[in-house]
Amino acid sequence: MSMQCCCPPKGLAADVFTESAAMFKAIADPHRLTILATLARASEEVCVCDFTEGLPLNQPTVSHHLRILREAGLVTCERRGTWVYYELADGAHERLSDALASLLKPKVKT
Amino acid sequence: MSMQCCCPPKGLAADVFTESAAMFKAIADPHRLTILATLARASEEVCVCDFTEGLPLNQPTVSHHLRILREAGLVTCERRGTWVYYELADGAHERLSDALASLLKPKVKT
DNA sequence: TCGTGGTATTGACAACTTTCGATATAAGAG
DNA sequence: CTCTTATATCGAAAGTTGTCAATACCACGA
Repeated sequence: MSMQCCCPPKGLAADVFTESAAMFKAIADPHRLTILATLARASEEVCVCDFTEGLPLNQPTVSHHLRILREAGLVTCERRGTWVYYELADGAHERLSDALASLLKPKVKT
Repeated sequence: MSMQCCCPPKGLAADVFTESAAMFKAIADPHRLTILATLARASEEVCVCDFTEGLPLNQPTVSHHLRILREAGLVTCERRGTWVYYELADGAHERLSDALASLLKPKVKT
């Protein structure tokens, strides 16, 4: 007699998560993680040329990755003369871990 | 006279981050985030048919997303009769936020 | 054993990503 | 203004990903 499906369906619209997904997508690449880690460890802002030297990528590609991080709001940049310096955006870590928490934490254990 | 480049190069091999990047890649999709959030909010394990009903995807696609989460070690599954039940892997949240922290935290503020 | 229904895998295709060379823009030096 | 150097953008090639239809697999019930 056709047992009904196991449990009642939950709602949970996917587009609630589009924003978080975009942010995670921005960090879902080894080179971009390297860039972020470098920025996090740096005591000063880091100039683009350091990345083009430090990464096995050439300059347009580095620029592309920096743009993705910029558009995700995870880094900021400032032009100083000919050079452009990048640093970790304020609250970058917080925004990421908040996104994680709001996804995974709500399992309230009373 | 050709000023040297702005600052000394840092090391920081990219493949240190390949593993973290893979994990973040697994969560870098709205539908997979929806799955994770559902699991996190569920008091019990959730059966696949719930996802196929709840998501605007059809069954093979859901299965594909579940596989990616499984292979990233973020969910586990158990077959019970005809149904397969998924739940959040132990320490899923911890592994993700640890990866975040080891990336972004080392900026020690003395 | 056969049929049925839930889940996984396969194969194909469109869309998106990563990467690079070529080129454009921006800014200081002369 | 012109040259040079640092960074960004463009356009194309190669690889990866999300999706689905078709099909295979698995477990139960008759």
